[in-house]
Amino acid sequence: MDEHAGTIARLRGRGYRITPQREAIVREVLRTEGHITPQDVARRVQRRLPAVNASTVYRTLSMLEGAGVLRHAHREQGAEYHRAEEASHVHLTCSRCGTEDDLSMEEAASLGQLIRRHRGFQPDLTHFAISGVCRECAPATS
Amino acid sequence: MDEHAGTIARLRGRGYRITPQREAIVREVLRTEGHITPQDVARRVQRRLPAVNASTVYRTLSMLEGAGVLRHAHREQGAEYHRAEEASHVHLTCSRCGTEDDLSMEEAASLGQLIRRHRGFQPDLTHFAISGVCRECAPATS
DNA sequence: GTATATGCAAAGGTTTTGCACAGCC
DNA sequence: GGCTGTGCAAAACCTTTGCATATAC
Repeated sequence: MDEHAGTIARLRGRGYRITPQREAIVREVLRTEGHITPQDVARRVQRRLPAVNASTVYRTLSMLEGAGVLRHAHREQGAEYHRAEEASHVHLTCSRCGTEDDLSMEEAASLGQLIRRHRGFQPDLTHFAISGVCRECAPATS
Repeated sequence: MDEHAGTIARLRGRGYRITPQREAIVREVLRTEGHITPQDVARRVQRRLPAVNASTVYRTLSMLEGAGVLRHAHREQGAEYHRAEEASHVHLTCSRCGTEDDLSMEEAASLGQLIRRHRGFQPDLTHFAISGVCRECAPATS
């Protein structure tokens, strides 16, 4: 009974059919720390199940997002998926060197409150990355 | 002497050649309040200059960003361009109804400081939109 | 006149879709 | 067995690129 079996059982219980492809995709994404592109999911899954088609990957990721298992976020390169429970940090991306850093939700909490005060808008700061320049790339260290 | 002539003169002064296509594209984007997709630029410009090719639009938008006239931002749909001076507010997009609201840079200033404290990361809060749920779509009004 | 910009066409990459077949329950 | 999921192939998009031609300066 591994750590992902629960998620799979839950999906089956909700009426989703668990095929070898789906199981492989679910495990691959759940195993991933942070985010992963649909293409990377396809590449990795195909290492074990070579026949898995890209369209199956897209359809499955979409299904998993609908089921609440995954979520997607937007970064400079495009969309990426991550575990739903991991929607717990804000992505910071340096526009110069590409380095990525995170902001914990604790640190981001007051940030969210600030926005929430603006006409009751409830932000999901995890959905879009925040672009900027990291300390190393900053023009003046002043 | 209209309001965009200055920008065009400045471009010419910097060695950029001002073709009818470029002028039409510049005017179209500068006239736009908020953001506009490359495709919309193409569609609108083609109303007056039907022969303008999409590749010219992409190349010109890219040139204009390099020249500091425009900037691009990322929203749910994809990339969009806006006037550089208008990079002065944060985009808030409701993930349910799609309504867009803005946060002035004054309101966002303390938000930026908060992030800046995190390892010296200097955020550009205008580059990515911030997703969330607006007051009207909020589940509970509590 | 010359360097630069454009149009065209083609390629590139990602994502979606229709349809017949396979396979989970 | 029936309905759902998959593979395949094609299409749909959006964006980029190479190259010959046109044109701004």
